[in-house]
Amino acid sequence: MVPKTRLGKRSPLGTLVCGSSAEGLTETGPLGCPDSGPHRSKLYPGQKVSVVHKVNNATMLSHFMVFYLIRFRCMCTVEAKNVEVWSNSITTWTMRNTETVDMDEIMAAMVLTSLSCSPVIQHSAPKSLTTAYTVFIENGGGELYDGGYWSCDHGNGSPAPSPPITEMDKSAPLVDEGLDMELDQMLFNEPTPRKRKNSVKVAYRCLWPNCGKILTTVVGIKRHIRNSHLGQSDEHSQREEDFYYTEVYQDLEQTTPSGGHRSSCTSPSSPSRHTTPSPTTPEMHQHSPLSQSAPGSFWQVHSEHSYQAPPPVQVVTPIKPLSVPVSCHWTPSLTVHQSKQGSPFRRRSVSVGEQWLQNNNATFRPHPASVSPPRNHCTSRRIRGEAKKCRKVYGIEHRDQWCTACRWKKACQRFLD
DNA sequence: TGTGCCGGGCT
DNA sequence: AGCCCGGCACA
Repeated sequence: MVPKTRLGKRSPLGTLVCGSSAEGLTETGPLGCPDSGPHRSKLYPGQKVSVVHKVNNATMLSHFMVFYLIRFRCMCTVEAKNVEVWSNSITTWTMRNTETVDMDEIMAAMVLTSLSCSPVIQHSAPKSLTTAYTVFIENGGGELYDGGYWSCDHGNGSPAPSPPITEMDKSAPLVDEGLDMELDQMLFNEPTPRKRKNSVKVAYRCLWPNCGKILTTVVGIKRHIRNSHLGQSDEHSQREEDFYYTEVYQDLEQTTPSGGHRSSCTSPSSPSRHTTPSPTTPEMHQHSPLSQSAPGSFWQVHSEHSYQAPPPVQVVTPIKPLSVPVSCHWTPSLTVHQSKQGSPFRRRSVSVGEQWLQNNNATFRPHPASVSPPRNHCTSRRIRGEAKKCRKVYGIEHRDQWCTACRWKKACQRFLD
């Protein structure tokens, strides 16, 4: 099933700067001014937020904006009220929702911001292009907050230099707490600058479910996506292909398989949202967190093909959304799985623990068919463990989130004792 | 009594 | 093989 919402695959890296003013047109440097901290406000539901974007590709922006707004489930009505061309290369978008301002929207704006740092955008943009996004937070009084300004500078054609994360963390409390974590994940898990010179071969992998086609050119992969998956209809926007492929880098020195296997970590909606910055893994060098959330890249390892035999660890591409902290802690706690009956975004995905389980199953867990599990007494039932099983964890009403074994009334494979 | 899961039946 | 469920054992 193709999720109705496609997750962006681009790098959610944003650079926090300040210095914008109400007019929102002041160009600022990427590193921000000293008073950026104090001005970073806490966002409250109900606040109005405007996003001003300066880039020379309005189409792309609108696309991303809409996409991300959808992605983050902005339930409110959002409309681009203002599109103005200020100069030969500056387009200003002002997005302002009409009613309920959701934190998600702000988040969307921030992610949108991060997109400006996307390598692809960089590729497609002139090197001289300067891109900046401004998030204005409108206070109750209607005044525009002149702080909280995220921008990226493409002037040098390299990924925007972000201020040290630690610095940002120290500077001031970032928005909402929950949002904070998400932002940390989305915005700051950006891998270190990619290694893509000489020793790195770049290719483009189609993220369409069950496709995975890899082509060596952007044009090629886009053509493939459009022809093979999207079709020619106008139903899909011009740049929709962007969301269906990701770059893969093959280190010619180490020759790692593209779309590399990602270790037993993370699911898009894993609840184990440890704020601990995830270590930079080789895979992360290859895929930005957002790219991990592309269509075919749900960290949806179908662990339940067989309720006993561990399935092949099939990780299409690294991801969730909303990117998820790469945490390898096995926490048999309730995973906020995205269930089908929930919002369209909710999908059943494999929890961290489950993946851990799978991996471990693959390595040292004896197959029931070949090696009988140790039993205290022959032919007796297995001793009931203390661990909560799916039934208890998810409840009967969420039976669809149970592991297959539990659903079949077999020994739980997700929460082993 | 609720839960875990074996054993077996059905498709 | 996948799926479902009766029914037993256990906490």
